[in-house]
Amino acid sequence: MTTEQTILIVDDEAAIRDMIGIALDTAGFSSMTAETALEAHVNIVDRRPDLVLLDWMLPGGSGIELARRLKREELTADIPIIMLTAKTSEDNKVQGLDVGVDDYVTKPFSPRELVARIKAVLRRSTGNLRDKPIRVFDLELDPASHRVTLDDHAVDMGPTEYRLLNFFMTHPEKVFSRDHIQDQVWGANVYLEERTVDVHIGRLRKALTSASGPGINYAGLIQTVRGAGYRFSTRAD
Amino acid sequence: MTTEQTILIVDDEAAIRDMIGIALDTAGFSSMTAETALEAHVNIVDRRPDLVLLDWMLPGGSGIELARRLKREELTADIPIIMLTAKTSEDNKVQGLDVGVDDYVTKPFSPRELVARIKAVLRRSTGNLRDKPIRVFDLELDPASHRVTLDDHAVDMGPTEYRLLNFFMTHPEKVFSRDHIQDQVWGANVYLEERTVDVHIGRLRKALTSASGPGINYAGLIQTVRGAGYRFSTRAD
DNA sequence: GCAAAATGTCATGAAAATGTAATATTTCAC
DNA sequence: GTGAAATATTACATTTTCATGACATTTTGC
Repeated sequence: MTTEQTILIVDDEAAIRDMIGIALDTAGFSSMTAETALEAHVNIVDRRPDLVLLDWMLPGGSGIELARRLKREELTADIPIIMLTAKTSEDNKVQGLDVGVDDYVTKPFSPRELVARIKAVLRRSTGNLRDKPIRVFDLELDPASHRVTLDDHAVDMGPTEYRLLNFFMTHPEKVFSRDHIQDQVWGANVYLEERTVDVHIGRLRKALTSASGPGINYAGLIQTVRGAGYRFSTRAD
Repeated sequence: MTTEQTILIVDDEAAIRDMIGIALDTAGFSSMTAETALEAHVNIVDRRPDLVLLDWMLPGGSGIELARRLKREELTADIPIIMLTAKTSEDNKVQGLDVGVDDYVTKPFSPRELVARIKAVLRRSTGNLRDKPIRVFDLELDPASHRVTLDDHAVDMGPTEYRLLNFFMTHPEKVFSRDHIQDQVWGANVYLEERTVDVHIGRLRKALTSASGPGINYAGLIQTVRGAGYRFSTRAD
């Protein structure tokens, strides 16, 4: 997979943002920035960065607030956070890690150290829960290899259909409205026509149908619930 | 769903209040307004809106104050807030003031974006907790999957019949007039012929009958109370 | 920079759902 | 039993909701 991982840099000092940005760029990450906790929160919800670098000392002391909040909300709890701070007291470390922050870097730091820590955190967090394959009958979705197979044959689909199937397979037996699906698959504040969801559902079904053998048609797992949305279910419609 | 959600619009400019009010109305929300933070607070405590749209730049900077206060007080902390902010040079003054608002929208915004964000926030804050399945003998209605099963076989019915059954199953052993059923199932501001309820009752009974095995006929649970209305009951008619 | 893949929107037709009126059936007072 | 009132059922026109193919545009891989 060649898609770059994105890091959100949250710091009120432009010089620091730039410095880190350059370091990340050199290391092959893409980055975005936010000056305030508010701006950061919106960016995180909207764009879902792979990791957040968060300055402890944001004006108003809201850095720690933001971290706590991100870890508390289900939607963002799994995004790793590395705190940046000038303080070295153990108190702060304890407090920060208590909130659920993944690592902690004290200023001043070398770009090299920062990048090393980012990589370490990313390795740790992506290596855990996420890459366990999900299987339903002979349909398997493997996050680690980012691949869908049916009877051990690869199923060809676009990235959106992959995310869609991934969402469904991790949330089986529940209806989701088109709005809700947009939130989960496209991001919280992306505005699309409602019917666009239908089209991608159709594409996903088609991909599953082409890959299905003469037995079960796996497209049937994705059920239309009239007036409500869609549902992934192994039970008869 | 059936009961309309109410949004409180807090802005000192009448034009903006009106514009937003119309947009919300179109989107199926009901709205109320307040011009000042004080008025807003009274309204919120009194009427508990489902969401508050709050202008950041109320005269005296009291918008921020109100947000902070609402989030601090337990009684109101769980009411979602979306801040409306102007993209001005004043931005710097408010940086870092993360008081825990749920989202923010910068003026000028399109009504469409606003509505989408409102829906997203409401989904996030309320959509998580879903009701438990309701079971009567072998008849089960599961709100999470939006499905009705009888002896583990899916019962096929239209959306209206689903809402009807849901209403009955959550209010067993009580008679309801046709008027009352209309209010609960169709919504308070919908006018229908009285007989329409009969028709849908019929459709629901039919759906249950087709799904019932040779044993009990589950259509019998929906009892006609002559001169009064209908009743969902497990006891003999 | 080019070709292929992916994406989002729209238009169209099909299918399902809906509300109403007409007709049939049941119920109950007498 | 009889008839009127209440309810059930049926049929149907209309509306709503979905699936799908086509298309313009953007993104991606090389």
